[in-house]
Amino acid sequence: MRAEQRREREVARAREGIVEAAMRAFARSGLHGTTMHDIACEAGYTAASLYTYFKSKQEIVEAMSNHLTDEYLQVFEDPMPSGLSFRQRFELLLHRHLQVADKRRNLFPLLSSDDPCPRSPQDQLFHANFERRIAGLADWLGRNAKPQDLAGYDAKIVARLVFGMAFGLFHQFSDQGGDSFLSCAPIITEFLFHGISSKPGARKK
Amino acid sequence: MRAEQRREREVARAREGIVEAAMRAFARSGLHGTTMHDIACEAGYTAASLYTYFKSKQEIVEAMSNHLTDEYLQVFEDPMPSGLSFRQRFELLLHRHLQVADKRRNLFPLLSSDDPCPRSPQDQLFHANFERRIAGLADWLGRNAKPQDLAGYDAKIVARLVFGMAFGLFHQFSDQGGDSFLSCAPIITEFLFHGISSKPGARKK
Amino acid sequence: MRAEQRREREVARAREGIVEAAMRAFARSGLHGTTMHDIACEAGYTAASLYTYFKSKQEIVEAMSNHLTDEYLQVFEDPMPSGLSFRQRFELLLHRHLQVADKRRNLFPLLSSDDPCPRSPQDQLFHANFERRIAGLADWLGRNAKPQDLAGYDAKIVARLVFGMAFGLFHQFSDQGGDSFLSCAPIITEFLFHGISSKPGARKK
Amino acid sequence: MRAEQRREREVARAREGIVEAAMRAFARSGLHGTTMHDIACEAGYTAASLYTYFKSKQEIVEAMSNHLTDEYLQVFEDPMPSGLSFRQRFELLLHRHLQVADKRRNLFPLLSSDDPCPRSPQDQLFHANFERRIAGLADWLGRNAKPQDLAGYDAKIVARLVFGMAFGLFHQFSDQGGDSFLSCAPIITEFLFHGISSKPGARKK
DNA sequence: AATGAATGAGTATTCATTCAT
DNA sequence: TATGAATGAATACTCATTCAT
Repeated sequence: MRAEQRREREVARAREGIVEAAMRAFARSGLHGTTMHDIACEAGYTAASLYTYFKSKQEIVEAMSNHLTDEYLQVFEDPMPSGLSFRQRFELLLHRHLQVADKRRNLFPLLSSDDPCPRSPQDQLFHANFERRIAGLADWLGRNAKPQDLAGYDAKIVARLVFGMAFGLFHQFSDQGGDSFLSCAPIITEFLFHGISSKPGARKK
Repeated sequence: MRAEQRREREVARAREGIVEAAMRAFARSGLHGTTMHDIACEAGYTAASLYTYFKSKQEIVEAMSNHLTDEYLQVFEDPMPSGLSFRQRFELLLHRHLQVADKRRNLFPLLSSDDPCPRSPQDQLFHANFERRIAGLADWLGRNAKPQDLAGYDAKIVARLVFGMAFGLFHQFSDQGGDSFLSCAPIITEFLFHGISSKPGARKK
Repeated sequence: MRAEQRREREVARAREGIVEAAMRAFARSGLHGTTMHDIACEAGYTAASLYTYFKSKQEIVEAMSNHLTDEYLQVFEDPMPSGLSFRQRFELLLHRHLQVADKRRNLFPLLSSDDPCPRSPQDQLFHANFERRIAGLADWLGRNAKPQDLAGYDAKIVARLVFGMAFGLFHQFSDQGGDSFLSCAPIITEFLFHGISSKPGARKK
Repeated sequence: MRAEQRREREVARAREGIVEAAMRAFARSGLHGTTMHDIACEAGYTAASLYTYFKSKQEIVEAMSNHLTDEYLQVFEDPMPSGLSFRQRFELLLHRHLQVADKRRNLFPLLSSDDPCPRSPQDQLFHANFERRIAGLADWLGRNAKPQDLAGYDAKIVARLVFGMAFGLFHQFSDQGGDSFLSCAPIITEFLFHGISSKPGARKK
């Protein structure tokens, strides 16, 4: 019984290790360019051993994709200081999200959707996870913004716009090294609240 | 010489036909899921014949990617009625861009980058074309907006934000049929100008 | 000593159970189509455990093959009523053999030789067991038939012919359900004694 | 048009060559033991090239199986001298069949059914071809034997018995070299007509 | 004795690309 | 120019077997 629990823990740990290794490998060579052998090497197994923990390569990809989304959604659970204005809360949330994105920045290209073959299970998976994020953010907005804060916009629309703005800005960072995504937070925040009608003094770079 | 010119025309026509066929095939099965044989069938050739016009599959992808960007950039050349305000000009431009995007909507998933293997020529190509679009839009903004119109924002930043917002909204449309992208134009425009601080009456759905 | 004997009994029992399970699995999926895992599941063990009782998959196949032949040979030991004619004794023997075959009819396809790779140990094993049966039957004929009963035929030849006739007839039964092999007994017997020269009245279906 | 016909001829020739090569390889290592690479080597191609002519390994096996049965059935079409008795005609037919079998004797183990996994397409194929042979022989018997010749036996039953007897006798020949199958013809013939009731003088070894 | 985990060796099949015709 | 044929290289997945616990 204890043994069984320990076993389960170890299996979970192994799966996690493999997913982490897979993320490193995928970041290096893309989804297609990474073979089971590559993942196995990175994780310290042989290719055959991976099949002890995952039924297929596709299942590893799914685990990774879901894991990343879970990481993103987790941020909504993290407590925030009280007494903050909506704008302050939003900027803090965004900051935290960008930190998470920063940690996984090598995977950024994959996020948008890798080898999107419309209607393929792969593509549906990525799309579904994208939507989970949108829904998560829209939810948060619904809980944190007073109706007038969103000027009557549908929270989902706002979520898509925020998500898109981040996506647009990310592209400016070369995939390797360089500045952190964190610098995007104030820009997006300011833009979200005022667009290009911000008053002088709130100017960005 | 005449013969040579005719030859060139024919070659160009054949290349174009192949690229169009490739786009249909890619939209159906993704970049990896589409074989040279698939493209050839769609184009009315045999796989071997494609090599008369393109050195490799990669070259077809490149031609497609550049073609799509050229289509996008062409919009900046189209004349606009005179006497329009900046906002009106922007909305018209956006509308035209969304029309182009609509025509290629099946390829939308590919645009963001298909099987992005960082540092692969493939990925660099897509990134480069993304940046060409950003540069094109930033340029247009520089030429059409008075400095105070952008509230001091760098035109490139604004371009990225606009591009990103469109990307964020596109995801809401299922890949198949459904609403046109055109409905995004007023939302993005209003948001660009005022963010969520739009005055009542300018409310969106 | 008692403990040792008990151990031996248990081991023998386990081996037998595994072989029986293997026969069920083999009948379902063929020799190659059945994995050690399949056998283990059927027997209530894990694959690794089978190696406690058998050195290899091949050894299980051998045990099965020998077991089936032993079953066949055992029939020769079963007592027969006295006072029977040679023909009567033969038909009774055949009947009993067909009963055994009936019990294992699902394995019939395997008997002829599964995946016969000439010179492979596998094939040699099946060939050897086939010959053991032939020898057993020839032996019996030698002991039960007066020389003139076989019209001068070599008992081994007759054994092969009888065995072959049964094989030829078995094929008519679909592997699943259906008639029993027992109906073959009179046909083979009559044919053995008279070929197609049987006198009217001894006609078969 | 001519070119197309020539092409077809060449394709047919290539397919035939591959099937012949496959038969040699299968005879050597069995169906499972033979890889596409083995067949390709034997046929003078690379493994990938085989897929120009056959969709899969299974298709090669099918082509082989059908080819062998066709060879067998062809014998029924070969003309026979006139004026022969039924028995003489039968023995001649049998002799010819054994000649064919002799040519393919290395494949004999495969004929009975290789890796018979009940209900697998493979097994169904072999079973179907077995039945095609039975039907062919039964047909011939129906056309060549007067009703009383078969003593009222169903021609199909007789066909199965004859087929089986041959099968039983074949086993006595070691797979390699040695005596020809032809020596079986008189034994089977005599046995078919009289069983073990043949009169002295017609004795076989 | 029983097993979960690990693995080496093995294999059919795919596909972009080349080349003789 | 167009293509049928040929191929090298690549890859996910399977399975019998071993071994530490």
